[in-house]
Amino acid sequence: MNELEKLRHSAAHVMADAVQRIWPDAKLTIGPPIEQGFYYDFDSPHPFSEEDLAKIEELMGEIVAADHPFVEREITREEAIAYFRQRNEPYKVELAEAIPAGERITLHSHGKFTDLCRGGHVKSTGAIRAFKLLSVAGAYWRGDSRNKMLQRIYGTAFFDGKELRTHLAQMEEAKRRDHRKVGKELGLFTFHPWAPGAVFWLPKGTVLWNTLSDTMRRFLLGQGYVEVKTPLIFNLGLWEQSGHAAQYRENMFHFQSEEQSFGLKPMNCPSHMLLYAAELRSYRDLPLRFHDQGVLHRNEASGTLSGLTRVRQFTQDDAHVFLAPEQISEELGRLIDMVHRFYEAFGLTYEAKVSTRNPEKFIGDVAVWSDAEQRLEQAVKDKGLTYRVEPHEAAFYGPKIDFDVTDAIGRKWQCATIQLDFNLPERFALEYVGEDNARHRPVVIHRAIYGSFERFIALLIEHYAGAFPVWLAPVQARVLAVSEKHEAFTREAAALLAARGFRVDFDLSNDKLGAKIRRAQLEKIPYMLVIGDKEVAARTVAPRARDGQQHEPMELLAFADRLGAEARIPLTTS
RNA sequence: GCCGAUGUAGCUCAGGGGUAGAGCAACGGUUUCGUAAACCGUAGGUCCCCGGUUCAAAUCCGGGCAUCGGCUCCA
Repeated sequence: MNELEKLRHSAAHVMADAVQRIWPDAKLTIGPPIEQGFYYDFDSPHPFSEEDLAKIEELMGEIVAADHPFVEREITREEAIAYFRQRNEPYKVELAEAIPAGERITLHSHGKFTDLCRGGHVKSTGAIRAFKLLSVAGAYWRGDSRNKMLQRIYGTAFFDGKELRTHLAQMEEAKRRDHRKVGKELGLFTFHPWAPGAVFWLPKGTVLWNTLSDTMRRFLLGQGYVEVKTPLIFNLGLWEQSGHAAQYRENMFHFQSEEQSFGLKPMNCPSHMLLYAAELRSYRDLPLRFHDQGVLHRNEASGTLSGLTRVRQFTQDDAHVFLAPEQISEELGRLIDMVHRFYEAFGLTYEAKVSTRNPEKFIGDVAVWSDAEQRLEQAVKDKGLTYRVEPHEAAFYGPKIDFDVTDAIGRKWQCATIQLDFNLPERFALEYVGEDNARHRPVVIHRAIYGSFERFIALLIEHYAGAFPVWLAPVQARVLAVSEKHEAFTREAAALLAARGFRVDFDLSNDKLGAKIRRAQLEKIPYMLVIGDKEVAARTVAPRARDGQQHEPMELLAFADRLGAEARIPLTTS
């Protein structure tokens, strides 16, 4: 535990102390430090409300002011069990019982409060000067949904008030950029109660979607991919064959028709297996790369839906690469490069995670797995990526690399994924004819760069705070008429730019220029082109950039060139 | 799905057992205006839905749906 974690863990103890002083029948469970702060879970008949937080904070302040030292005491397991049994803390008893024999057991106290705890505290409560309680939430005991629901209180703590204020300001900034808020303000998308978890893309959001879609499509042209389209609805037999039925059935939408059971596809892979198997394949065809922007449905639990990041209907920029085992390393290198070039284009930084075999849950041959894991790790190493290995986190069918993207305010999002699959080629008995004229089994790589369009757009909205670069902006420029007199040239200018392929509109409303500027600013349109008497006379426009920068009036065509340069997709195709 | 909160005009939000409110947006008019909000007026509501209590429910109670903060899960 580092010093900050010790501070936060100590804050959790102080919070538990305060809670129990106010509600003595709140039972203690656990209270660890987390990345952004700390929490403590209680089993309490009193439901904690947001209003209670202030009360708890106040009492915490008194405990901090009293500057109680944290004191450690080592005891035996039996003593610990007896101690917490006598104090009527059943969860602590359960925790003590679970500690393996021979392991050191300690109690940590400050003032009159004592908790079973392996330690990691500051010297005394006085060190916890900068803290704040943030929210209450439900959480299952031991993180298992079959267990009792506890009440969790989240808080955060820092060594000084300045750091705390910075952190809280960052949370405010995150709220300001929230894609749900910005998406509404900018008219990008909406939802309706009659289609929970399914997005309605408004015209401006559709521009974003299509721009990303076209960008991917154009990029892949140079990368040896072919695009395919596959059905949305399949007989459930397909999912039996793919093996998804066993674990995925609950997450699928299904229905009956003429005594057959059908399901909406939750992923594209099985249909791509069918496509592969539709023809006899030669080693000369490999790697064979199918990409598919197909619509997927997953029946996610109602309580998990959230904005664009967790939906029931979404589209992946999905692809499956069929290849010979000896082609894996090279293909991995190409894929990692592709991820890098995309994320670079958006100014996103990222970190790779290599997930390896879970010995409890895998199919296939251990030697094949180990070889594949080594290739994955070698591939990220060769590309000089920062990465970490996540042991046992692989899917049952193969190891994978996931990419965590960090956005403009430091939050992490999981988007791209590259997954090896030894299972589906078996289940669909895929083959290719080798150079030796014998039949061989290909390997499959699943990969997505954006992840899903929905989630990636959410990420971009928050990353850019709605101020999209020109190439993505739903409206790239707006022509503003100073007054009614300038209507004709305003229309002409907008039409000329539109004819050159730019997304342009105009504002002829009965408002003063200042109001038009304000409106365009709030819509975060990259360029405002002002047209008044001078511009009409000289047949020029006076561009004002979104950042407030004022450019000299210029010929329309000169502006078109400028906009054209900025509108180019910042992605090197090769 | 589970715990907690929320749901009032297109949006942001006040109000609250006795005729439903504001600002912005919309619409009409006046104004013709030079870099972040001109002025006047008009219209707009199943107060999420269903049921109950009550002389009377947007308000209180129950159920449902959706959204939000989390948990579990995940692109």
